[in-house]
Amino acid sequence: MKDNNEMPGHLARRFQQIAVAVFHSQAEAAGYDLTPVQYAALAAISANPGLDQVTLAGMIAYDRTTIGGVVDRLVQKGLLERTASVKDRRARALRITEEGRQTLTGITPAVEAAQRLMIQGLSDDEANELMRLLRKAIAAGNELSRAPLREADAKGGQAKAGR
Amino acid sequence: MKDNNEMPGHLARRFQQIAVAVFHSQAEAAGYDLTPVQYAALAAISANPGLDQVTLAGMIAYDRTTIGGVVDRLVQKGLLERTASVKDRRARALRITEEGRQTLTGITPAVEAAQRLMIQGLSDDEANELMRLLRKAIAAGNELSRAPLREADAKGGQAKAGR
DNA sequence: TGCTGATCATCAGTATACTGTCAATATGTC
DNA sequence: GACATATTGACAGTATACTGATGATCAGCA
Repeated sequence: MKDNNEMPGHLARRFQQIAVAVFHSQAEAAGYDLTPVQYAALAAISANPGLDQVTLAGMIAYDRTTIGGVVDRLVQKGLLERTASVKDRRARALRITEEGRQTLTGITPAVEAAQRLMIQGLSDDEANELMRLLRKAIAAGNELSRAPLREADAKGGQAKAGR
Repeated sequence: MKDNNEMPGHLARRFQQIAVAVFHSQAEAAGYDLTPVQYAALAAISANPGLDQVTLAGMIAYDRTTIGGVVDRLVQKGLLERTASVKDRRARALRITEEGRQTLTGITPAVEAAQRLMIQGLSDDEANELMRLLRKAIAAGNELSRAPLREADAKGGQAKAGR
C-alpha cells in the first residue's frame, strides 16, 4: 500500500481542508460569517449583476444544485436579491444588495490574508509554482467533474456542455 | 478583486473536486461503491487492526465526528467490524472483515489509476514537484485545521492534542 | 478511595457537494 | 405554429466536514 503522502488525492484533500479552516478563522476574526463558497458567489454576482444560477455555477465551478442552497442562504442573510428574469422566465436574476456590497468590501482583507496564510510555509516562488501546477492539473481535468469551469461570454451564453 | 486563478483556496477546491470525481468514476468502473474517505479508512484499519476511531481519525487527518459516520457505513456494508475494546471500554476496536480485505485488494488498482488520472496534465517531474509543495504547505498548516494529522506511535498512544 | 480533568464515542445542527429526477419554460426545426 | 429537445431551478437522497455539547469512562493525584 502506498503512503498517503504519495497520493495526490490525499494531499489535495488535506490542503483544501486547511484552506477552508484558514478562511473560516480569518473571516470570523474580521467579524463575518461567510463560507468560501458564499464569498465566491457574492463576488461573482457583484461583478456580474443579473447573473442566473447556472451561469454563476459555471463561473466559479460549482454544481448547480449546490449553488441553489448557497444562494438561498445569501438571500436569507440579506446579501443577495433573487428576482424572476425578464428575458427567461425559467431563470432567476441574481443581484447583490447594498448590505452585500458592504460585506464584500469589508471581508476582502480577511480573504486575502487567508490566501497568504494557507501557503505560509512556501516561498513566493514556491507558491507561484504551486499555483501554476494546480492550474495545469485542473485545466487537464476540468471536464472530469460534474461542475467544470465555464467561461461566460459577455452576453450570458454558455459553452455547450461537453459531457 | 483578484482573479480566482490567483487564489490558492479556489485552486485547492477545484483540484480536490476533480480528484474526488476521478476517484468515484474509477471505483465505479471497477465495480466498487467506495468513497475516498471510506477507502482511506479501510486501508488504515487493515494496516492497524484494533484501531480506535480517534487514532484512525488522526492517522488519515479526518475529524473524529466525520469518522463516526464513515465507520458506520463501512460496518453496514460488512467491510468492518466494530467491537468494544477490552482495554478501554470507552473505545471501539475496529477490524477489517474478510469481505473488507477482498474489497481493498480489488479496488486498489482503480485507486492507483485515479491517482495518475488526476495529474494527467503534468509531467512526472511536475507531479512530483506538485506533491512536494502540497506536502510542504500542509506541514506548515497542519495545526490550523480541526483535524490535523497525528503520528500514531506503534503502541497506540497518541501525541497530545496541542489545542 | 474519592475527586478532577482528560479522553472516546456520539448527537444535534449547519453547510457543502454530488446523483438523479421533475415541472416549467425556451429554442430550433419543420 | 406545433413539436422534439434542451435548459433552468427545484427536490429527494446520500456522504462528507465542521462546531459545540454530552454521557461514559479512564488516569492521575490528594
